[in-house]
Amino acid sequence: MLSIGEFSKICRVSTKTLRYYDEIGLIHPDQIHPENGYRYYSIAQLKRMLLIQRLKSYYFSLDEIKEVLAWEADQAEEQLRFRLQSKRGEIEEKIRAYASVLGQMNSDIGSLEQGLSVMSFLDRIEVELVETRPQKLLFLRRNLSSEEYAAGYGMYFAKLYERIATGKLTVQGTPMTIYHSPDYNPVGNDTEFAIPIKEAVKGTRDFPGGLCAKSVLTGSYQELISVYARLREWVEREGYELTEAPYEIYLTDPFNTAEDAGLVTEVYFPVKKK
Amino acid sequence: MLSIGEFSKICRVSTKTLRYYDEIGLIHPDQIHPENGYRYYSIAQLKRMLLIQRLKSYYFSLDEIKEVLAWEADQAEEQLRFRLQSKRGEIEEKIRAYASVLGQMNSDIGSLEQGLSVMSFLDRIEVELVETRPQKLLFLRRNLSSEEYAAGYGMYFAKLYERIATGKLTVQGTPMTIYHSPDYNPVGNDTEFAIPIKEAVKGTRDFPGGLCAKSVLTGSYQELISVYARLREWVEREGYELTEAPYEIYLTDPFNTAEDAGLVTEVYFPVKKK
DNA sequence: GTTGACTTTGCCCTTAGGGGAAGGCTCACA
DNA sequence: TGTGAGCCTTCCCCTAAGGGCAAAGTCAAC
Repeated sequence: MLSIGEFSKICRVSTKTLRYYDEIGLIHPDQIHPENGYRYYSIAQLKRMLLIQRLKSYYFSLDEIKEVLAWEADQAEEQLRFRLQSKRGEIEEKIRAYASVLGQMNSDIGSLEQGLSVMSFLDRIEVELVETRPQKLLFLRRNLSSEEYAAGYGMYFAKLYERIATGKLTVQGTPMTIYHSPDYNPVGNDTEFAIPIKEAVKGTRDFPGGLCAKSVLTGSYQELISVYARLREWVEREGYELTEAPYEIYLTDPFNTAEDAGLVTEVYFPVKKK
Repeated sequence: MLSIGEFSKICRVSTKTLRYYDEIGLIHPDQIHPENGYRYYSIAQLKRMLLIQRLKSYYFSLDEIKEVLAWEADQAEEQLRFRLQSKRGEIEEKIRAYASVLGQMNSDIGSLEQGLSVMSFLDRIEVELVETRPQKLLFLRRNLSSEEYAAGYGMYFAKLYERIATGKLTVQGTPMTIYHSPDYNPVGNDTEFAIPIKEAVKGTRDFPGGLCAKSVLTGSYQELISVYARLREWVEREGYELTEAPYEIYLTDPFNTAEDAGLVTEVYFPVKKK
């Protein structure tokens, strides 16, 4: 039997960690002295501890590790393989996220090297007042959380284009997204994906034209939030108010535009004078 | 002036977050109503808030962001560029770490697919008792924390090889590392980097031979901790005790071995019968 | 018997806020 | 003039994975 200190040195973890793992039920000492409460570990527990550390190095949370250890022996291997594969996917996703951030940082560093402030693009967002025409939209309306958005975007437009293809409809514009939730809500937003078409068929609706404050964003969607902020500010300062849901029109196809820098997006705020 | 709710919707953050940022001094409302304590933000504060969010998306901590904002205007751009570059390095490092974990996970998934348990390598670590010969070592001894270790390894062996080259010394073995700290200590370990040579010159010492428990590890250093655990266990179970500092001998050069799988490392525990 | 090393529990601390309660404020509507 | 809805305030507790420290009990060696 090993005291907590001895066991901790063999495993190369702190005694604090061992006590914590005991507390949360991840690994209980083999024996606890009934009088003084001293924890004693057996050398056989080393294996479990090493597995815990390995899973931890794979970025499993202690809760997840607990689950993994709970199967133990039964159908453990198959389950563990499944979990490892799923965790591998998570890590690949994290790498993608980091890589994307790197790209944005590089772009900002490039700006700074040219003597431009990082937020200088804010001052370059221009707002103009335009009159839009009524259209017919083939649409899909869903409640989406911000995480679902990236995946949903592709999926719903794919569905719409499929419907256009099967129904032999005539496209009359680039895809757009209409944000019906009046305020941004991280839990879920009432979002409409739409494509302007010529025919009035089932699944289409009339989209009214009218006065809009409009900004054009060229480049990464990262700046979208700034564009919205700028438009809101403009609308208020110029004495207008929002009459309908704001919407975006994607002039370039984000899935066929390799460089973020090539993206062009228009943002419209339907407004009227107060 | 905007109420906290209005400002939060423009920035797309929660009011909770705005109150928290006020509390930690990241962004104070422009005005606070003296009677009811209501916070009012000006539209000019939007820019600061958007910069905060951008830096947050670059994985700056709020403390770091606070520092960045503290310069503001003065030599802000140069400093910000420096910080961005340094943060970029951190993120690249994280990506490297994730990629390395991916490699190890893939290897484990491969084991599982062949029907081997993830920890099965533990049972395959063999321990043998050997008699080693005395040697002369050219050495460098330092106190290293676990983070410094990876970098220090290359640096100190490079220094040793340089000294061998300039002194025209005769190498008589592969590099080794001797761990003088009796217990693993995350803060710092007394570590000796050494290369066996023929000549007795300044900077060398005698390294005694003797009875050792020895294991050979082929593959990633990730398993090293398990090998140490296994050796400790073996030593205790067989009735031996450690007489000197354990050491490792690197039969392959980790910097010239592309695949982790090709690494061969011997681990020695100098022992005597109790 | 003493000393130093080891162990126990308990409490507070970390990040970046989230959730909810209790109470105060304003605004639109009946 | 009352009232209910929505917004605002502060206050307190919660997160994950332990770290740091303190008071008190225990063990092993000298």
